[in-house]
Amino acid sequence: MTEGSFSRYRQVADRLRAAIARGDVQPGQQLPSEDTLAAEYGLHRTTINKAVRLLAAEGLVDMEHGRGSRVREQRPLIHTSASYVTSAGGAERAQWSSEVQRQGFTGTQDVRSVEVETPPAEVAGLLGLDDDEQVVVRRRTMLADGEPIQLADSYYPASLANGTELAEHARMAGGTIAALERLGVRFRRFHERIRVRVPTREEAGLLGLSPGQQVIQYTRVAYDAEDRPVEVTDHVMTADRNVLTYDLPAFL
Amino acid sequence: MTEGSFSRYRQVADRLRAAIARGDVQPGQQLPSEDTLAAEYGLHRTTINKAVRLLAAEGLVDMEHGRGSRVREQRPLIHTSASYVTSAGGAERAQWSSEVQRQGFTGTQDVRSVEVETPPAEVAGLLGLDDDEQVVVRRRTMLADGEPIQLADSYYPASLANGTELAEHARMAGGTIAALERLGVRFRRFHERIRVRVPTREEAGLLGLSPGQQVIQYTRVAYDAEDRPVEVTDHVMTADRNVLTYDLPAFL
DNA sequence: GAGTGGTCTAGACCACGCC
DNA sequence: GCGTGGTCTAGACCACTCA
Repeated sequence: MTEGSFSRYRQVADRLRAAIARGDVQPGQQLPSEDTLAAEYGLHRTTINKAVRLLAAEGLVDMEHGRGSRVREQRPLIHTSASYVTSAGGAERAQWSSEVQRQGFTGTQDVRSVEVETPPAEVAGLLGLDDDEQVVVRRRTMLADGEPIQLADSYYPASLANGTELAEHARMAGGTIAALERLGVRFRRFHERIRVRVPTREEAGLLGLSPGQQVIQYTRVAYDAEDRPVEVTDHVMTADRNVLTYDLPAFL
Repeated sequence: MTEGSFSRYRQVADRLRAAIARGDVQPGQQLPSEDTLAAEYGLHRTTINKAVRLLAAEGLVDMEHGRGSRVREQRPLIHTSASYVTSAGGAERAQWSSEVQRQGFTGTQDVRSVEVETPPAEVAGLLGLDDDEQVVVRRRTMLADGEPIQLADSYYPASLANGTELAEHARMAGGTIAALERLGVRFRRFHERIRVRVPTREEAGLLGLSPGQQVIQYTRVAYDAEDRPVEVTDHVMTADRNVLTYDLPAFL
Protein backbone atom coordinates (compact mmCIF):
# COMPACT_ATOMS: atom_id res chain seq x y z
CA MET A 1 0.00 0.00 0.00
CA THR A 2 1.79 3.07 -1.17
CA GLU A 3 -1.44 4.91 -0.46
CA GLY A 4 -1.36 6.87 2.71
CA SER A 5 -1.87 10.29 1.23
CA PHE A 6 -4.37 12.76 2.43
CA SER A 7 -4.58 15.72 0.15
CA ARG A 8 -5.56 15.40 -3.46
CA TYR A 9 -2.42 17.01 -4.76
CA ARG A 10 -0.37 14.43 -2.91
CA GLN A 11 -2.45 11.66 -4.38
CA VAL A 12 -1.92 13.06 -7.85
CA ALA A 13 1.79 13.34 -7.14
CA ASP A 14 1.86 9.74 -5.93
CA ARG A 15 0.16 8.52 -9.08
CA LEU A 16 2.43 10.48 -11.35
CA ARG A 17 5.44 9.28 -9.39
CA ALA A 18 4.28 5.71 -9.78
CA ALA A 19 3.70 6.19 -13.50
CA ILE A 20 7.25 7.48 -13.86
CA ALA A 21 8.65 4.62 -11.79
CA ARG A 22 6.77 2.11 -13.93
CA GLY A 23 8.18 3.73 -17.04
CA ASP A 24 4.83 4.81 -18.43
CA VAL A 25 6.45 8.15 -19.01
CA GLN A 26 10.06 7.79 -20.04
CA PRO A 27 12.87 10.19 -19.16
CA GLY A 28 12.82 13.05 -21.63
CA GLN A 29 9.15 12.56 -22.36
CA GLN A 30 6.63 15.21 -21.60
CA LEU A 31 3.94 14.93 -18.95
CA PRO A 32 0.37 15.70 -20.00
CA SER A 33 -0.35 19.41 -19.67
CA GLU A 34 -1.75 20.65 -16.39
CA ASP A 35 -5.06 21.43 -18.08
CA THR A 36 -5.24 17.88 -19.39
CA LEU A 37 -4.41 16.40 -16.00
CA ALA A 38 -6.94 18.67 -14.33
CA ALA A 39 -9.68 17.40 -16.63
CA GLU A 40 -8.48 13.83 -16.22
CA TYR A 41 -8.54 13.92 -12.43
CA GLY A 42 -11.51 16.26 -12.14
CA LEU A 43 -9.49 18.79 -10.18
CA HIS A 44 -8.65 22.42 -10.59
CA ARG A 45 -5.43 23.21 -12.40
CA THR A 46 -4.05 24.93 -9.29
CA THR A 47 -4.16 21.59 -7.51
CA ILE A 48 -2.41 19.81 -10.36
CA ASN A 49 0.24 22.49 -10.43
CA LYS A 50 0.95 21.89 -6.76
CA ALA A 51 1.39 18.18 -7.45
CA VAL A 52 3.79 18.68 -10.34
CA ARG A 53 5.78 21.20 -8.32
CA LEU A 54 6.24 18.58 -5.66
CA LEU A 55 7.75 16.22 -8.22
CA ALA A 56 9.92 19.01 -9.54
CA ALA A 57 11.32 19.70 -6.09
CA GLU A 58 12.09 16.00 -5.78
CA GLY A 59 14.00 16.18 -9.04
CA LEU A 60 11.71 13.79 -10.88
CA VAL A 61 10.45 16.22 -13.45
CA ASP A 62 11.70 19.37 -15.01
CA MET A 63 9.17 22.18 -15.31
CA GLU A 64 9.75 24.66 -18.09
CA HIS A 65 7.66 27.75 -18.44
CA GLY A 66 5.81 27.71 -21.73
CA ARG A 67 7.13 24.30 -22.72
CA GLY A 68 5.65 21.80 -20.32
CA SER A 69 7.06 19.38 -17.78
CA ARG A 70 9.41 16.58 -18.74
CA VAL A 71 10.58 13.55 -16.87
CA ARG A 72 14.19 13.93 -15.83
CA GLU A 73 16.98 11.50 -16.44
CA GLN A 74 17.08 9.61 -13.17
CA ARG A 75 20.39 7.79 -13.23
CA PRO A 76 22.65 9.39 -10.69
CA LEU A 77 26.26 10.28 -11.20
CA ILE A 78 28.58 8.78 -8.65
CA HIS A 79 31.56 10.77 -7.53
CA THR A 80 34.36 8.84 -5.97
CA SER A 81 35.25 11.92 -4.06
CA ALA A 82 38.64 10.95 -2.84
CA SER A 83 39.68 9.59 -6.21
CA TYR A 84 42.54 12.05 -6.46
CA VAL A 85 43.74 10.75 -3.12
CA THR A 86 43.56 7.04 -3.71
CA SER A 87 45.67 7.14 -6.82
CA ALA A 88 48.95 6.52 -5.11
CA GLY A 89 52.25 7.97 -6.26
CA GLY A 90 50.54 10.66 -8.31
CA ALA A 91 50.38 8.25 -11.21
CA GLU A 92 46.99 8.81 -12.78
CA ARG A 93 44.77 11.31 -11.12
CA ALA A 94 41.10 11.03 -11.93
CA GLN A 95 39.52 13.32 -14.46
CA TRP A 96 36.00 14.38 -15.12
CA SER A 97 35.66 12.87 -18.55
CA SER A 98 37.02 9.44 -17.66
CA GLU A 99 35.16 9.27 -14.35
CA VAL A 100 31.92 10.01 -16.12
CA GLN A 101 32.60 7.83 -19.12
CA ARG A 102 33.11 4.84 -16.87
CA GLN A 103 29.51 5.31 -15.82
CA GLY A 104 28.16 5.38 -19.32
CA PHE A 105 27.81 9.12 -19.79
CA THR A 106 29.57 11.42 -22.19
CA GLY A 107 31.49 13.87 -20.06
CA THR A 108 32.31 17.30 -21.35
CA GLN A 109 33.51 20.47 -19.79
CA ASP A 110 33.00 24.15 -20.40
CA VAL A 111 35.34 26.81 -19.06
CA ARG A 112 32.93 29.64 -18.27
CA SER A 113 35.56 32.16 -17.25
CA VAL A 114 39.06 32.62 -15.92
CA GLU A 115 39.56 35.87 -14.07
CA VAL A 116 41.62 37.67 -11.47
CA GLU A 117 39.40 38.95 -8.69
CA THR A 118 39.04 39.75 -5.05
CA PRO A 119 37.74 36.51 -3.55
CA PRO A 120 34.62 36.13 -1.44
CA ALA A 121 35.37 36.39 2.27
CA GLU A 122 34.91 32.69 2.88
CA VAL A 123 37.40 31.71 0.19
CA ALA A 124 39.86 34.32 1.38
CA GLY A 125 39.61 32.80 4.83
CA LEU A 126 40.19 29.28 3.61
CA LEU A 127 43.20 30.37 1.58
CA GLY A 128 44.53 32.46 4.43
CA LEU A 129 44.69 35.62 2.34
CA ASP A 130 44.63 39.26 3.42
CA ASP A 131 41.75 41.46 2.42
CA ASP A 132 43.57 43.07 -0.47
CA GLU A 133 45.02 39.91 -1.98
CA GLN A 134 43.61 38.64 -5.22
CA VAL A 135 42.92 35.23 -6.63
CA VAL A 136 42.67 33.56 -9.99
CA VAL A 137 39.22 32.08 -10.40
CA ARG A 138 38.54 29.31 -12.90
CA ARG A 139 34.81 28.76 -13.38
CA ARG A 140 33.84 25.58 -15.17
CA THR A 141 30.64 23.75 -15.95
CA MET A 142 30.77 19.97 -16.07
CA LEU A 143 28.27 18.24 -18.30
CA ALA A 144 27.05 14.67 -18.58
CA ASP A 145 25.45 13.78 -21.89
CA GLY A 146 25.38 17.48 -22.67
CA GLU A 147 23.41 18.42 -19.57
CA PRO A 148 25.03 20.66 -16.97
CA ILE A 149 25.33 18.65 -13.81
CA GLN A 150 28.00 20.36 -11.80
CA LEU A 151 29.66 23.75 -11.43
CA ALA A 152 33.28 23.75 -10.33
CA ASP A 153 34.88 27.05 -9.38
CA SER A 154 38.52 26.93 -8.36
CA TYR A 155 40.38 29.69 -6.56
CA TYR A 156 44.16 30.10 -6.45
CA PRO A 157 46.26 32.76 -4.77
CA ALA A 158 47.25 35.17 -7.53
CA SER A 159 50.82 35.01 -6.29
CA LEU A 160 50.86 31.34 -7.17
CA ALA A 161 48.76 31.18 -10.32
CA ASN A 162 49.57 34.37 -12.22
CA GLY A 163 51.48 33.69 -15.38
CA THR A 164 50.82 29.94 -15.27
CA GLU A 165 48.42 27.79 -17.22
CA LEU A 166 45.99 28.13 -14.33
CA ALA A 167 45.36 31.71 -15.38
CA GLU A 168 44.73 30.84 -19.02
CA HIS A 169 41.34 30.28 -20.54
CA ALA A 170 41.82 26.70 -21.67
CA ARG A 171 41.03 23.26 -20.42
CA MET A 172 43.79 21.69 -18.43
CA ALA A 173 44.98 18.18 -18.98
CA GLY A 174 44.30 15.86 -16.07
CA GLY A 175 42.43 18.34 -13.94
CA THR A 176 43.54 21.13 -11.64
CA ILE A 177 45.34 18.93 -9.14
CA ALA A 178 47.55 17.54 -11.88
CA ALA A 179 48.15 21.05 -13.19
CA LEU A 180 49.33 22.19 -9.79
CA GLU A 181 51.68 19.25 -9.62
CA ARG A 182 53.17 20.29 -12.96
CA LEU A 183 53.88 23.63 -11.31
CA GLY A 184 55.88 21.82 -8.69
CA VAL A 185 53.25 21.80 -5.95
CA ARG A 186 53.33 18.73 -3.73
CA PHE A 187 50.24 17.92 -1.69
CA ARG A 188 50.06 17.01 1.93
CA ARG A 189 46.34 16.82 2.65
CA PHE A 190 42.84 17.81 1.61
CA HIS A 191 39.95 19.14 3.59
CA GLU A 192 36.45 18.58 2.29
CA ARG A 193 33.10 19.95 3.34
CA ILE A 194 29.72 18.89 2.10
CA ARG A 195 26.50 20.72 2.65
CA VAL A 196 23.11 21.10 1.07
CA ARG A 197 21.48 24.41 0.34
CA VAL A 198 19.14 26.34 -1.90
CA PRO A 199 20.77 27.41 -5.16
CA THR A 200 21.32 31.03 -6.01
CA ARG A 201 19.39 32.32 -8.97
CA GLU A 202 22.53 32.17 -11.06
CA GLU A 203 23.22 28.55 -10.13
CA ALA A 204 19.62 27.58 -10.83
CA GLY A 205 19.97 29.08 -14.28
CA LEU A 206 23.33 27.48 -15.07
CA LEU A 207 22.20 24.05 -13.89
CA GLY A 208 18.70 24.32 -15.31
CA LEU A 209 17.06 23.65 -11.97
CA SER A 210 13.33 23.53 -11.38
CA PRO A 211 11.80 25.50 -8.50
CA GLY A 212 12.36 23.91 -5.13
CA GLN A 213 15.36 21.85 -6.15
CA GLN A 214 18.36 22.00 -3.90
CA VAL A 215 22.07 21.66 -4.50
CA ILE A 216 25.00 19.96 -2.86
CA GLN A 217 27.91 22.27 -2.25
CA TYR A 218 31.12 20.34 -1.96
CA THR A 219 34.16 22.42 -1.09
CA ARG A 220 37.67 21.09 -1.20
CA VAL A 221 40.78 22.78 0.15
CA ALA A 222 44.15 21.46 -0.97
CA TYR A 223 47.23 21.96 1.17
CA ASP A 224 50.81 21.75 -0.06
CA ALA A 225 53.78 20.05 1.58
CA GLU A 226 54.25 23.06 3.90
CA ASP A 227 50.57 22.74 4.82
CA ARG A 228 49.65 25.98 3.15
CA PRO A 229 46.32 26.15 1.27
CA VAL A 230 46.96 26.40 -2.46
CA GLU A 231 43.53 25.74 -3.94
CA VAL A 232 39.90 26.02 -2.97
CA THR A 233 37.39 24.38 -5.28
CA ASP A 234 33.69 24.84 -4.87
CA HIS A 235 31.54 22.20 -6.51
CA VAL A 236 27.85 22.91 -6.84
CA MET A 237 25.73 20.04 -8.13
CA THR A 238 22.09 19.11 -8.39
CA ALA A 239 21.20 17.35 -5.16
CA ASP A 240 19.14 14.56 -6.66
CA ARG A 241 21.44 13.41 -9.44
CA ASN A 242 24.73 13.25 -7.62
CA VAL A 243 26.05 10.77 -5.10
CA LEU A 244 29.34 11.11 -3.26
CA THR A 245 31.32 8.12 -2.11
CA TYR A 246 34.43 7.64 -0.02
CA ASP A 247 36.65 4.67 0.53
CA LEU A 248 38.65 4.98 3.68
CA PRO A 249 41.13 2.74 5.42
CA ALA A 250 40.45 1.96 9.08
CA PHE A 251 43.49 3.92 10.17
CA LEU A 252 45.27 6.78 8.54
CA MET B 1 20.70 44.75 -4.29
CA THR B 2 19.18 41.61 -2.96
CA GLU B 3 16.15 42.60 -4.99
CA GLY B 4 15.78 40.68 -8.18
CA SER B 5 12.50 39.00 -7.40
CA PHE B 6 9.58 38.89 -9.67
CA SER B 7 6.59 37.37 -8.03
CA ARG B 8 5.05 38.80 -4.90
CA TYR B 9 5.44 35.64 -2.91
CA ARG B 10 9.15 35.67 -3.63
CA GLN B 11 9.36 39.26 -2.52
CA VAL B 12 7.58 38.41 0.70
CA ALA B 13 9.92 35.45 1.19
CA ASP B 14 12.91 37.71 0.57
CA ARG B 15 11.73 40.21 3.15
CA LEU B 16 11.03 37.55 5.74
CA ARG B 17 14.38 35.95 5.03
CA ALA B 18 16.08 39.29 5.52
CA ALA B 19 14.20 39.87 8.76
CA ILE B 20 15.36 36.52 10.04
CA ALA B 21 18.93 37.17 8.94
CA ARG B 22 18.88 40.54 10.70
CA GLY B 23 17.63 38.86 13.82
CA ASP B 24 14.32 40.74 13.92
CA VAL B 25 12.76 37.36 14.53
CA GLN B 26 14.93 35.16 16.68
CA PRO B 27 15.23 31.39 16.43
CA GLY B 28 12.36 29.81 18.33
CA GLN B 29 10.20 32.87 17.90
CA GLN B 30 6.96 32.75 16.01
CA LEU B 31 6.36 34.48 12.72
CA PRO B 32 3.24 36.66 12.46
CA SER B 33 0.26 34.58 11.39
CA GLU B 34 -0.47 34.28 7.72
CA ASP B 35 -3.62 36.37 8.12
CA THR B 36 -1.59 39.08 9.79
CA LEU B 37 1.05 39.04 7.10
CA ALA B 38 -1.61 39.06 4.41
CA ALA B 39 -3.13 42.21 5.87
CA GLU B 40 0.30 43.74 6.37
CA TYR B 41 1.42 43.20 2.79
CA GLY B 42 -2.01 43.70 1.25
CA LEU B 43 -1.96 40.24 -0.32
CA HIS B 44 -4.16 37.20 -0.17
CA ARG B 45 -3.30 34.61 2.44
CA THR B 46 -2.67 32.02 -0.30
CA THR B 47 0.21 34.14 -1.53
CA ILE B 48 1.65 34.50 1.96
CA ASN B 49 1.35 30.77 2.49
CA LYS B 50 3.40 30.17 -0.64
CA ALA B 51 6.10 32.48 0.66
CA VAL B 52 6.32 30.83 4.07
CA ARG B 53 6.39 27.41 2.46
CA LEU B 54 9.41 28.49 0.48
CA LEU B 55 11.21 29.38 3.69
CA ALA B 56 10.13 26.09 5.24
CA ALA B 57 11.63 24.13 2.35
CA GLU B 58 14.85 26.08 2.82
CA GLY B 59 14.86 25.05 6.46
CA LEU B 60 14.57 28.58 7.80
CA VAL B 61 11.21 28.17 9.45
CA ASP B 62 9.23 25.35 10.88
CA MET B 63 5.55 25.28 9.96
CA GLU B 64 3.24 23.54 12.39
CA HIS B 65 -0.37 22.98 11.60
CA GLY B 66 -2.53 24.79 14.11
CA ARG B 67 0.42 26.35 15.92
CA GLY B 68 2.04 28.75 13.54
CA SER B 69 5.48 29.06 11.98
CA ARG B 70 8.62 29.43 14.03
CA VAL B 71 12.13 30.41 13.07
CA ARG B 72 14.44 27.40 13.19
CA GLU B 73 17.70 27.16 14.99
CA GLN B 74 20.15 27.93 12.23
CA ARG B 75 23.48 26.82 13.58
CA PRO B 76 24.55 23.71 11.69
CA LEU B 77 25.98 20.61 13.21
CA ILE B 78 29.33 19.63 11.75
CA HIS B 79 30.10 15.95 11.39
CA THR B 80 33.74 15.09 11.09
CA SER B 81 32.69 12.07 9.16
CA ALA B 82 35.89 10.12 9.27
CA SER B 83 36.39 10.79 12.95
CA TYR B 84 36.33 7.10 13.77
CA VAL B 85 39.06 6.66 11.21
CA THR B 86 41.45 9.39 12.20
CA SER B 87 41.63 8.26 15.79
CA ALA B 88 44.68 6.09 15.35
CA GLY B 89 45.32 2.93 17.28
CA GLY B 90 41.69 2.59 18.23
CA ALA B 91 42.38 4.75 21.24
CA GLU B 92 39.41 7.05 21.53
CA ARG B 93 36.75 6.66 18.94
CA ALA B 94 34.42 9.57 18.51
CA GLN B 95 31.01 9.49 20.09
CA TRP B 96 27.85 11.39 19.43
CA SER B 97 27.62 13.18 22.75
CA SER B 98 31.20 14.40 22.85
CA GLU B 99 31.23 15.37 19.16
CA VAL B 100 28.12 17.43 19.67
CA GLN B 101 29.12 18.89 22.99
CA ARG B 102 32.31 20.23 21.49
CA GLN B 103 30.07 22.34 19.27
CA GLY B 104 28.05 23.76 22.12
CA PHE B 105 25.03 21.51 21.91
CA THR B 106 23.70 19.02 24.39
CA GLY B 107 23.83 15.67 22.65
CA THR B 108 21.47 12.91 23.66
CA GLN B 109 20.46 9.65 22.11
CA ASP B 110 17.31 7.59 22.01
CA VAL B 111 17.30 3.91 21.11
CA ARG B 112 14.02 3.58 19.21
CA SER B 113 14.18 -0.18 18.74
CA VAL B 114 16.44 -3.18 18.53
CA GLU B 115 15.04 -6.03 16.50
CA VAL B 116 15.89 -9.09 14.48
CA GLU B 117 14.50 -8.79 10.97
CA THR B 118 14.88 -9.60 7.33
CA PRO B 119 16.86 -6.65 6.01
CA PRO B 120 15.87 -4.45 3.07
CA ALA B 121 17.37 -5.69 -0.20
CA GLU B 122 19.91 -2.91 -0.38
CA VAL B 123 21.28 -3.64 3.07
CA ALA B 124 21.36 -7.38 2.38
CA GLY B 125 23.38 -6.61 -0.72
CA LEU B 126 25.87 -4.45 1.12
CA LEU B 127 26.29 -7.07 3.84
CA GLY B 128 26.57 -9.84 1.29
CA LEU B 129 23.73 -11.83 2.86
CA ASP B 130 21.48 -14.43 1.29
CA ASP B 131 17.77 -13.77 0.98
CA ASP B 132 16.84 -15.75 4.04
CA GLU B 133 19.49 -14.42 6.37
CA GLN B 134 18.45 -12.07 9.11
CA VAL B 135 20.00 -9.04 10.72
CA VAL B 136 19.94 -7.24 14.02
CA VAL B 137 18.73 -3.69 13.51
CA ARG B 138 19.46 -0.96 16.00
CA ARG B 139 17.41 2.15 15.37
CA ARG B 140 18.49 5.27 17.18
CA THR B 141 17.56 8.92 17.14
CA MET B 142 20.30 11.44 17.85
CA LEU B 143 19.25 14.72 19.37
CA ALA B 144 20.98 18.06 19.76
CA ASP B 145 19.56 20.29 22.47
CA GLY B 146 16.61 17.92 22.64
CA GLU B 147 15.71 18.26 18.97
CA PRO B 148 15.95 15.20 16.75
CA ILE B 149 18.59 15.92 14.16
CA GLN B 150 19.68 12.54 12.90
CA LEU B 151 18.40 9.00 12.61
CA ALA B 152 21.00 6.25 12.72
CA ASP B 153 19.94 2.70 11.88
CA SER B 154 22.62 0.04 12.11
CA TYR B 155 22.39 -3.43 10.63
CA TYR B 156 24.48 -6.44 11.67
CA PRO B 157 24.45 -9.99 10.40
CA ALA B 158 22.45 -11.95 12.98
CA SER B 159 25.19 -14.58 13.00
CA LEU B 160 27.54 -11.95 14.35
CA ALA B 161 25.33 -9.89 16.64
CA ASN B 162 22.93 -12.37 18.23
CA GLY B 163 23.59 -12.82 21.89
CA THR B 164 25.89 -9.81 22.12
CA GLU B 165 25.29 -6.34 23.49
CA LEU B 166 24.49 -5.26 19.94
CA ALA B 167 21.20 -7.11 20.21
CA GLU B 168 20.26 -5.53 23.53
CA HIS B 169 18.06 -2.52 23.93
CA ALA B 170 20.52 -0.24 25.67
CA ARG B 171 22.91 2.51 24.75
CA MET B 172 26.40 1.34 23.97
CA ALA B 173 29.46 2.96 25.37
CA GLY B 174 31.64 4.60 22.77
CA GLY B 175 29.39 3.95 19.82
CA THR B 176 28.83 0.92 17.61
CA ILE B 177 32.32 0.78 16.19
CA ALA B 178 33.81 0.54 19.65
CA ALA B 179 31.25 -2.12 20.59
CA LEU B 180 32.28 -4.21 17.62
CA GLU B 181 35.89 -3.90 18.63
CA ARG B 182 34.99 -5.18 22.08
CA LEU B 183 33.58 -8.21 20.30
CA GLY B 184 36.96 -8.77 18.75
CA VAL B 185 36.23 -7.30 15.34
CA ARG B 186 39.17 -5.55 13.73
CA PHE B 187 38.51 -3.10 10.93
CA ARG B 188 40.20 -2.82 7.61
CA ARG B 189 38.25 -0.15 5.77
CA PHE B 190 35.05 1.82 5.48
CA HIS B 191 32.93 2.69 2.51
CA GLU B 192 30.73 5.74 2.67
CA ARG B 193 28.01 7.03 0.43
CA ILE B 194 26.26 10.37 0.63
CA ARG B 195 23.13 11.33 -1.16
CA VAL B 196 20.23 13.73 -0.84
CA ARG B 197 16.62 12.72 -1.15
CA VAL B 198 13.07 13.38 -0.08
CA PRO B 199 12.26 11.96 3.35
CA THR B 200 9.75 9.19 3.82
CA ARG B 201 6.68 10.12 5.79
CA GLU B 202 8.08 8.26 8.77
CA GLU B 203 11.39 10.10 8.63
CA ALA B 204 9.62 13.44 8.28
CA GLY B 205 7.65 12.66 11.41
CA LEU B 206 10.64 11.47 13.44
CA LEU B 207 12.76 14.44 12.47
CA GLY B 208 9.95 16.98 12.64
CA LEU B 209 10.48 18.15 9.09
CA SER B 210 8.44 20.82 7.38
CA PRO B 211 7.00 20.16 3.93
CA GLY B 212 9.55 20.37 1.16
CA GLN B 213 12.55 19.78 3.37
CA GLN B 214 15.05 17.22 2.19
CA VAL B 215 17.40 14.88 4.00
CA ILE B 216 20.97 13.71 3.62
CA GLN B 217 21.32 9.96 3.66
CA TYR B 218 24.79 8.96 4.67
CA THR B 219 25.47 5.22 4.55
CA ARG B 220 28.57 3.65 5.97
CA VAL B 221 29.73 0.08 5.46
CA ALA B 222 32.41 -1.26 7.80
CA TYR B 223 34.67 -4.12 6.70
CA ASP B 224 36.64 -6.34 9.05
CA ALA B 225 40.22 -7.54 8.70
CA GLU B 226 39.15 -10.25 6.25
CA ASP B 227 37.36 -7.55 4.24
CA ARG B 228 33.94 -8.87 5.06
CA PRO B 229 31.16 -6.36 5.72
CA VAL B 230 30.15 -6.45 9.39
CA GLU B 231 28.02 -3.35 9.76
CA VAL B 232 25.87 -1.08 7.65
CA THR B 233 24.73 2.16 9.23
CA ASP B 234 22.25 4.45 7.59
CA HIS B 235 22.26 8.01 8.81
CA VAL B 236 19.35 10.21 7.83
CA MET B 237 19.66 13.86 8.77
CA THR B 238 18.00 17.15 7.98
CA ALA B 239 19.74 18.54 4.94
CA ASP B 240 19.97 22.13 6.07
CA ARG B 241 21.32 21.68 9.60
CA ASN B 242 24.06 19.15 8.94
CA VAL B 243 27.46 19.56 7.36
CA LEU B 244 29.85 16.72 6.64
CA THR B 245 33.59 17.20 6.61
CA TYR B 246 36.54 15.02 5.74
CA ASP B 247 40.21 15.40 6.37
CA LEU B 248 42.24 13.30 4.01
CA PRO B 249 45.95 12.83 3.50
CA ALA B 250 47.24 13.32 -0.04
CA PHE B 251 48.10 9.64 -0.34
CA LEU B 252 46.64 6.65 1.36
C1' DG C 1 -1.77 32.94 -31.97
C1' DA C 2 -2.17 28.61 -29.66
C1' DG C 3 -0.44 26.02 -25.89
C1' DT C 4 1.67 25.73 -21.51
C1' DG C 5 3.10 27.00 -17.01
C1' DG C 6 3.39 31.16 -13.29
C1' DT C 7 0.88 33.80 -10.26
C1' DC C 8 -2.76 36.07 -7.91
C1' DT C 9 -7.34 36.94 -5.74
C1' DA C 10 -11.63 35.70 -3.57
C1' DG C 11 -13.81 32.84 -0.78
C1' DA C 12 -14.65 28.57 1.55
C1' DC C 13 -14.17 24.61 4.48
C1' DC C 14 -11.32 21.51 7.06
C1' DA C 15 -7.87 19.94 10.68
C1' DC C 16 -4.91 20.66 14.42
C1' DG C 17 -3.33 22.82 18.97
C1' DC C 18 -4.70 24.83 22.93
C1' DC C 19 -7.37 27.22 26.56
C1' DG D 1 -14.34 27.87 20.62
C1' DC D 2 -10.64 30.50 18.77
C1' DG D 3 -6.54 30.98 16.22
C1' DT D 4 -3.55 29.02 12.91
C1' DG D 5 -2.26 26.38 8.84
C1' DG D 6 -3.78 22.99 4.95
C1' DT D 7 -6.26 22.55 0.96
C1' DC D 8 -9.41 23.26 -2.73
C1' DT D 9 -12.19 25.68 -6.32
C1' DA D 10 -13.29 29.30 -9.57
C1' DG D 11 -11.68 32.41 -12.48
C1' DA D 12 -8.46 35.62 -14.33
C1' DC D 13 -4.37 37.51 -16.37
C1' DC D 14 0.47 37.22 -17.42
C1' DA D 15 4.85 35.30 -19.56
C1' DC D 16 7.33 32.16 -22.23
C1' DT D 17 7.84 28.87 -26.33
C1' DC D 18 7.09 27.57 -30.74
C1' DA D 19 5.01 27.32 -35.12
